[in-house]
This record gives sequence, structure tokens and C-alpha cells, in this order.
Amino acid sequence: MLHIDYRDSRPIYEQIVDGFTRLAISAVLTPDTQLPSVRQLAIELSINPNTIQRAYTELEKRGVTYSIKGRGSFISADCDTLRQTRLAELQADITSLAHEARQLGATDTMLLHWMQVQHTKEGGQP
Amino acid sequence: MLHIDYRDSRPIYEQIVDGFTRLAISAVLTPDTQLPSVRQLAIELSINPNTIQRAYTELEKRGVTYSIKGRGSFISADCDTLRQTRLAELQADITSLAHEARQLGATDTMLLHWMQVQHTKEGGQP
DNA sequence: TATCTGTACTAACACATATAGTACAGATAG
DNA sequence: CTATCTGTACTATATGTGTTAGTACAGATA
Repeated sequence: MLHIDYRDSRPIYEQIVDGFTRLAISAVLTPDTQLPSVRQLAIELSINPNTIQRAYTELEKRGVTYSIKGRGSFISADCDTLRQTRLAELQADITSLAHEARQLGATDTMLLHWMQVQHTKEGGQP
Repeated sequence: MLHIDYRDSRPIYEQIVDGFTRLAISAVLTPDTQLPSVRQLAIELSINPNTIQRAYTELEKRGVTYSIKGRGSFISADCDTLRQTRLAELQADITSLAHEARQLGATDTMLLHWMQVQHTKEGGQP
């Protein structure tokens, strides 16, 4: 379900947080879906349970999940807000990168190509 | 000439490397321009000389600068290659972010707006 | 010679990451 | 009830990275 890259410079707990966040935002995991238990996921990923717990604590703090002692951790209901937040981040990042690319000589045509925008008149996808 | 943000999670030496790299790529610093000496920049930024030297070593390793013992460090001549490398990075990043944004519901119109592309017909900003 | 430059090296400290082990409280199936 | 699952809290330890501190040496130059 999750993919951890040990060569990645980002810490494991952060990769777990991002992974479940993406799954929740993209609706791959629907609200109230139960996450693997702290110990179970630790075994699956061969990672210390403390690291998993740190990720789960962060996920709950961010509102991606909710936890019930003795029962488990579950995907939150309001992922719409999270999606809007993520889209705002993406907008800021893309705008900044596009600005830098333009300063280095990138043209509109190049940028459109990079983003694979359907810039012809006839419409989008089937 | 450089701006260091201590609240930034990125290490200082990396900010210095990126700063001079940008100045070189964008031709704000022309080839053979002398950089501040290790000790001088350390004083200006109130940073340990070792940290500056680490940045300078990395800059030379990346081909952004060249160093001559006893004389100083200078901007390299071939910044065109660096610019192309950076543009390739930007392309990869923008493509990836645009893909994610699209999966979250972003439309072509939104993306074009974010990148402030001058569409052929509709004009500039309100 | 005096003073600038880059460079190399060791030592120490702070911090984040990750592991290891133990423990406690609530939920649930037997 | 007991057994076993769940989340949670806590201390301790090891490790890697970033940064500072200090010393030293070699080359360039006025």
C-alpha cells in the first residue's frame, strides 16, 4: 500500500505521512477506512514502531486521520479541505518554478509542453 | 549579494551554493567575477569560515566556480551548460507537479493561470 | 617580509532521525 | 473474567548531519 524509499533523503516518518496523505486526498482511501495498526505496519515495512507512531501522530495532527485508543486509526471525513490546501501549495510551487524557468529563457510553448496542456482548439480527452 | 534565511530548514552551505549558482546561471555574475574570500564572506554573513568553505568546495565541484590557491574563487565560464541542466530540472519538477495537480482536479485553465501564460487571445491580468 | 588567498585537519557541540525496550489504558473477542 | 488486540507515553541509546572552533600549511602578491 505504501512505498518507502530508503535512498530518499527525506525521513521515513515523513514519507509515511505524505503517502497516506496522498492516498486520502486522491480518494484512494475513503473516509473511515482503517489504517494498518502501528505494530502491523512496523512489521510490514520492517521499521521501528516508534517511527510509525510518529507518522500516525503527525497524520492526526494534520487532520488526515483520526485515532481511537484501543480501536485503531482511520481516514478522516473532510479530505476536501486537504485537497484545497494541497492545490494551493501546488499553485505556489508551479508559479515559482515557472517564473524561474522563464528567467532562464523558457518560452510559453516550452512550458505548455512540459505541463502537457491541450492547447489546440479541439477539446480534451475522450 | 546573498541572502541567508536561518528559519529555512535547508542548511546554510546549501543556501550559499544555490545562491551563487543562481547568480551565475542568470548572468548576474559574469564569468571570471571574483567571489568574496572565504574569510570575508564568513565575516559578512556572521558564519563560520568552515561552512563557507564547504559551500565553495561544492560550487567548484559542480563547475559553477573555479578556485586558485592564493588568489581566490571565480565564476566559471561555461554557465550555458548549467542553465540547460537547471532547465531540465525545472521541466521535471513542473511536469510532476502539474500531473499531481491534474489528479486533484486542476484544469488546463487553472494551470495556465498559475503559470501566467499569455494565451493567444485572452489578454493579460485584470 | 607581511598579508592576503584557498585548503586540510581534528575536536566538539547541537539537533534530527531511528531504534530498543518497557509500560499503561481502552476496546474486543473468546 | 482473560487474552489479545489497539493507541499512547516514556526513557535511553546510536547514528548522521550541520555547524562552530581552532590550528596549520601552501601559494600569490604588494
